[in-house]
Amino acid sequence: MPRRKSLDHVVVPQAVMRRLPVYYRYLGALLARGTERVSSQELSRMIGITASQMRQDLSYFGSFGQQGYGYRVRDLHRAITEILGLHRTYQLVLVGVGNLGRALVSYPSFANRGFRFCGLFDNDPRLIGSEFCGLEIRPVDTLADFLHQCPVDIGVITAPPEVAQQIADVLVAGGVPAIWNFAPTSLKVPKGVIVEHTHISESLMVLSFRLNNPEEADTSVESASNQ
Amino acid sequence: MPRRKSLDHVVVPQAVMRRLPVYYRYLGALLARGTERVSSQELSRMIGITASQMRQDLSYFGSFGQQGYGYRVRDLHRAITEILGLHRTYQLVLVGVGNLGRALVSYPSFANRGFRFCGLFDNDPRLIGSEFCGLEIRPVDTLADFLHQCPVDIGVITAPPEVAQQIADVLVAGGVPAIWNFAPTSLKVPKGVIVEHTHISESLMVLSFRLNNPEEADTSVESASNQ
DNA sequence: GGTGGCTTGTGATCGGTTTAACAAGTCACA
DNA sequence: TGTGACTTGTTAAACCGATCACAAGCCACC
Repeated sequence: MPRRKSLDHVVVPQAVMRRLPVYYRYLGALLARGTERVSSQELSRMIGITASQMRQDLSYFGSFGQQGYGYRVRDLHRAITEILGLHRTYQLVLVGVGNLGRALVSYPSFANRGFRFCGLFDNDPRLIGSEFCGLEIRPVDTLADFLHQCPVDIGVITAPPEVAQQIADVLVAGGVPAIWNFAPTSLKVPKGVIVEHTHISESLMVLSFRLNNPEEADTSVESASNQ
Repeated sequence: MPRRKSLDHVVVPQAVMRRLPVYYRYLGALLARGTERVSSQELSRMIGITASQMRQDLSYFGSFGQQGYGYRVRDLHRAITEILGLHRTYQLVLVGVGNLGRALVSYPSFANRGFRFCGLFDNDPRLIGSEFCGLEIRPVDTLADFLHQCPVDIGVITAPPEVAQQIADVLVAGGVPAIWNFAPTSLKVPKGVIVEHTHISESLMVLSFRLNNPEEADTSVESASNQ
């Protein structure tokens, strides 16, 4: 009988949080394959971590398995879906409709999982007024107004670093509680506003470092985070 | 007198490695601003870590500062450039010329830092034969041949997850020592081949989790990693 | 040249994350 | 129904990374 903990006043370690999407991904694959049950040993071996770690991670959120049986794939998948907040929908705006911005807007699995883009912004006159994926591209200086009329959950910044802070300020002033930042720069935001950086170029630099510093340790590295 | 350690048989912790690009970025900004010297206190405060951590991180690679003075921005920048391997050039191939692939190929700061795309591959007949950024888009089934004629340092996978493993196999067989993977799937590669995952969608899921689980802890989180 | 203030590099300590171990509970099958 | 093999959730131990604290050394100014 899967039982979810309350989570209030329980601090989830960063390291655990970063692994949740990995569990979600592998469980999704098992689900698609029609697998009904899985043990912590099987799943953790697929992922490449220890069974102990997986069980301990899950224990932050509740009890989802049965001794001697393991986990029902469907139940655990659903549980993690809810833990991650993927059972609800989110309104997104994106600022900076370059190649990266277009990649994100047109990425099908975002829409499938409830991430709905409701506004695209740019300051390139050649783009403004045109459509992409059924959305009009609007001038950046109308962003503040837009936010007043349409509440937004997540602001995505795929603009050049020089203007990233400025955009973040407008998003914050407009009441956007979370920012997904792809600009290679840090953002200063008031306490309480959530910022998730995805610095693609840093990932390439790590690759370059690893190419030049042969480790004897294992080679595969998943993306995770902390500051 | 900046002094670089040998690095052989010194294991650099993942966490340290992930911070190197951050140091590099901030030092670059200082350099561009014309700042000559910086103390660990100043720099770490900008970044949002402790001065102790920064000094300890640097100590894995050598001694780059001077007591009572701090660090010469230019020297430290150059040192980290070399540690990261950004002083040399790399040949890249990219497989999957969608929006994300185009974003990477056209990103100017990659070319500026020595990352040279020398081959683009796709299996969409509408793309094959056309040009992007001065490079012909070739059919994926010519990738193996291409790798025999042109040695490649990094293979970039921006293709759908269903074909990612297949592409990785061809890259590995072709002697490519490192793979930069954007497909939302894990890759099985022989020991010794370097794989750096950049799972964009996982980053969004973490954001969604954080939106639904208000932490009292600090809010800004940089991208880093481990597996 | 001497003195004071400042800053580095590093050993010691602290805290958090990962691994190990086990009691309790479930299923399958005789 | 009883037994054995299996698996969870959790407590304890080991490990690793972050912070602290300080001796050693440098610069600037008197």
